[in-house]
Amino acid sequence: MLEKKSTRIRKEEIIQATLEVVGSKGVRALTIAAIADSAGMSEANIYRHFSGKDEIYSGLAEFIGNAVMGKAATIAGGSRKPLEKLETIFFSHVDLISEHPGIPRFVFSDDIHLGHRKIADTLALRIGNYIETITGVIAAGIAEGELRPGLSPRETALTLLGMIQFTALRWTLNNAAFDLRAETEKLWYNFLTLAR
Amino acid sequence: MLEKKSTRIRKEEIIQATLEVVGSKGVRALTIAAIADSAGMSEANIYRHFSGKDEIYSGLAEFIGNAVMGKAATIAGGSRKPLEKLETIFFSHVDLISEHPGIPRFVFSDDIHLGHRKIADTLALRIGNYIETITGVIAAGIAEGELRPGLSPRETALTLLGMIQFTALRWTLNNAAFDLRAETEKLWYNFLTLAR
DNA sequence: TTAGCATGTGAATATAAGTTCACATGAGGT
DNA sequence: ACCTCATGTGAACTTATATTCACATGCTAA
Repeated sequence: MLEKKSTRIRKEEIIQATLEVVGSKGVRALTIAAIADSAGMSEANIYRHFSGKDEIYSGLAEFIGNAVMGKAATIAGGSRKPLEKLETIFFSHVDLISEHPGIPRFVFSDDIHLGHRKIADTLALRIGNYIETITGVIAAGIAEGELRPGLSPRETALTLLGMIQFTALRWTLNNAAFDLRAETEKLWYNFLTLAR
Repeated sequence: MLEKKSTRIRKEEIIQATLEVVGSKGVRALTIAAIADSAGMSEANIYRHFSGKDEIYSGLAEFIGNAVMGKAATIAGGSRKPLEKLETIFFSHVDLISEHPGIPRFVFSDDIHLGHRKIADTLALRIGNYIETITGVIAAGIAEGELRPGLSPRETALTLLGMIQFTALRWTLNNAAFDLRAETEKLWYNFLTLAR
């Protein structure tokens, strides 16, 4: 039998296992059996620590919210110049989803959007904060003359995030056949041409 | 009993019903029962016209490919100025997914990407052509001086599509709480500020 | 007209997935 | 040492879903 550990530990393990399953097999394949397999424990033990699938989803949503927002807020609050902050946030985001492909897949899964509204609302709130954070950095960049005047900070933030998001989607659609990092770097440099 | 119609007609009806189900309930809820219900026929009759779910998916992928590419190719082949073409393609795309939210949801579903590779490959090819078409229009725009020199046509095309895609995703995530058309218009005007 | 065949359907079947249950095990407090 | 309770698990249960089947129906061509 598996070594015994506290619920606190097991919950973290299960959330991580869930993220791994989404990353490798997608939300559709996110079954209790798959999670249990990835976490190396029995299905019944999952239920010892979570009341059901919904609670696991909530836990994952919270984890993702913290992971995405935590980093961005720290960078935005730093003392570097806006454009430098923007670049750091951009590539942090790319690296995060490159390391955890399950993150965008979960956040933008229509199963979540249409089948778990409460969780979707939680995520929408976090994404909204994230967009605002980036919007603030861009506004500062415009104010300091690093980005061209006349730009709409919010729309420019959405454009940047769309670049990442769309590339991640194409990456999965194309069966990971191109280099995610290289592709986003090209987009970033083109963005610099566009925005300053 | 339902009025009898030829397989050719029924196939179209079933594909349309499938697209409606994806649009209203997502890929996760795309069951034979849901399709049959939406098409107003029995489940067994679905199997009279399609060998199974995979064949329905293939049919939908083909329909989507034609819908998206057909329009864009026509516009790109026209005689207007590049920037005008670009704007028309952009808003045609927005209108298309606004009218058929199932299109992006199906194309970017990880169930398709990870569970139906053959269909994903078909879609990837179409999307690739679509990107190339837009890239060509942007390149022409640069050559004719409507868009600023130094822009990378391909990356700019990806940026534009990312704007639409990301907005569509946020739209679903936010439970359709904002106006898709208005939001994309703001993005388009900001793009004009960025790109010329 | 009518035989044949394409089309339509309720019911049955098989499999998968979420959840519960009865029982096992062992770490930590007394 | 041992009692208790949190933790762990195989098996059973329930529901959902894809698919098949036996049978019904009515268009169409000769």
